Amino acid sequence: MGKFNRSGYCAAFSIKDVGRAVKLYGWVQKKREMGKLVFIDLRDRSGIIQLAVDSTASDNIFDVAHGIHAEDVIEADGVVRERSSKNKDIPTGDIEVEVKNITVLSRAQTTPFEISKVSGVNEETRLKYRYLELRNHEVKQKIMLRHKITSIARSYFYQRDFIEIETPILIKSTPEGARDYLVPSRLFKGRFFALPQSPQIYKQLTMLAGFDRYIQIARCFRDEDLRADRQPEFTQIDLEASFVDPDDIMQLAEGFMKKVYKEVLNVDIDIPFKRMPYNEAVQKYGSDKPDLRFGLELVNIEDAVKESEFKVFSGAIAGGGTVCGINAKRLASLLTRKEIDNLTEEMKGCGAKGLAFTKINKDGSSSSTYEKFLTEQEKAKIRRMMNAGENDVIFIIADTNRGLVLELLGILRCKLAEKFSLIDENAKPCFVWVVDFPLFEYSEEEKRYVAKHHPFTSPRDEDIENIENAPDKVYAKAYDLVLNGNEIGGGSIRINDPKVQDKMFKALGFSEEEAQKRFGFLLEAFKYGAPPHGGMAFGLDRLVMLMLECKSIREVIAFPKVASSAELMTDSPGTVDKKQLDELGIKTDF
RNA sequence: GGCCCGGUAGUUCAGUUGGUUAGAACGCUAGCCUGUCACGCUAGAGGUCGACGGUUCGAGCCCGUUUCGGGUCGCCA
Repeated sequence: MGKFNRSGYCAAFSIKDVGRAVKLYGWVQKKREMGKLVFIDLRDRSGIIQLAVDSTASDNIFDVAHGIHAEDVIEADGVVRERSSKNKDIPTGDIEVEVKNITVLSRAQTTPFEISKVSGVNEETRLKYRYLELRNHEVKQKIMLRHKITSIARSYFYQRDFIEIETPILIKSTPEGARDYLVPSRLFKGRFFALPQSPQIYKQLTMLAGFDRYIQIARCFRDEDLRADRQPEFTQIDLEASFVDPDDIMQLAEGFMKKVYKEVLNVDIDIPFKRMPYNEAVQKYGSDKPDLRFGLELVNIEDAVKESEFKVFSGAIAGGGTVCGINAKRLASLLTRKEIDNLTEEMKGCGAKGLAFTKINKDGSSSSTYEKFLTEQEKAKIRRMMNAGENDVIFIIADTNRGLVLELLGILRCKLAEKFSLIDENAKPCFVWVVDFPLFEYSEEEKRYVAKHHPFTSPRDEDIENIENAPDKVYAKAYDLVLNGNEIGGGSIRINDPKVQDKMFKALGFSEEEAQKRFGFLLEAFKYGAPPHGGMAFGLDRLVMLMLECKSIREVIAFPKVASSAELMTDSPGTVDKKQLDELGIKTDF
């Protein structure tokens, strides 16, 4: 042992240690002086232990104790003893350390906020002094639990023959998907590296290189605006394996989630997880990441209204769209007119042209924004299709944009669930695999098909022939893992046949030269013997956030960025010297 | 880039219709106190009311601009 010779962490001691001489180190959380008796709460990453300086200590020690301030770093020697009056609120509350000697190792200025009371402090101030906020026990536990999760990930996958390989941080920009962070290059003026949005291509190349199973706790970067659950710099638990099909990957992921939930939260989750085709998720829940903890399923009522005189409904269908609704069961008495008006405004804010409703009161009377325009048969058919009865409210959205109708109702059902607490707080975490994704998605903006997942995702074998002539009928060997309505991971089997990859690039509208320029090295690599392979990636930040029930992803990141993507503690990004810019051949006009 | 919300001692907040010297609690400083753990008691220090401009005899308060932070839409293969 070195000179510090610490006996252990503060919270490591208990009634079993009474009589033991100990040497402790930590920060002063609180000092309470009562004349010739001084109490000090000593804190380290494990928690708190009380030090007591009393008549058994020398005058000199009293002077030192008297001069101690909150957040000073001290060394304390003493003997563990049972407390005469115990504190049930802390784990070490039935013991204390009778101090024999005490030394201040580092003085602390008054901190900008009290470490034990960070929860009430403005986030801007906390982030500027994030290292102080992290001294708080509860704040620190989130980071320590995050470590536990990555640690379980490593041991779980290492045990299953995955090996950790670091892939480059400075890579080639592939302008597909999110905006890249660019890094100028001193030796190649006018050329740029990009930071990876994910290690996708490299991890596939580890499979071509024959490593068979790869894992990386990988940092990824996307230069897009932040959200409460999204940072521009984030971490994935990134996996890839050879000679696997989707079932193999899903089973591995299920085993991992089961182990993490057991070891971190002591929650037993049931595996295998439910699987739901993408089309079912979108049609029933209006989302490709459905929250299945509550009902409020979407109902297609085209049959009831397609012939209707009411053009808002029939016109939407004639225009290529749809009419769907959801039944807010037994919520009529809670859904006041004002509440419904608010919801209507919120839905309009999301892009809805309107929100039609029928409110059926407990006495059977009803009010409606649309029934007066319909025939008796149409009204009755809608009510029957929606299984609507007393105390129910039917919400209907119609639009010539079919996808928009489903998406809006998906948002509405989540809003209703939240507003009226339809989710059982004690329910087990609800996992679902969303499978059979379409391989392509039509981009109105670019007037072409784009890859829904990424351009290396394998189509289902039976769909390969449709890639060129009917891209909208091609489904992918892709799977997303959804937890309580949040996407926490996703992956796919990759294309390992260069001919299929060629077709894919053609369908995406890449010319031969373009494909060569962007991915030539990969296409060539596939020509030298490519094993069938696939994998997935978990969003670590979001997983930790959901497991710890945090409101913001910032809570589970040690040094997070704020909404402007700045970092308040170091005040980055910062300016640089003209000399640095000159070396990079960069001219600026700001 | 759009929309919504916020900024008053170190911290969390109050501040009436625009009107005297901008208050409270916690923290901080000094002193007293042998069983505290939200210790208690006494005294004290501490403010560019985010910034700039305007209206007014007079602005923390009204108006405009701006900045910083939060949420959200766009964006996020």
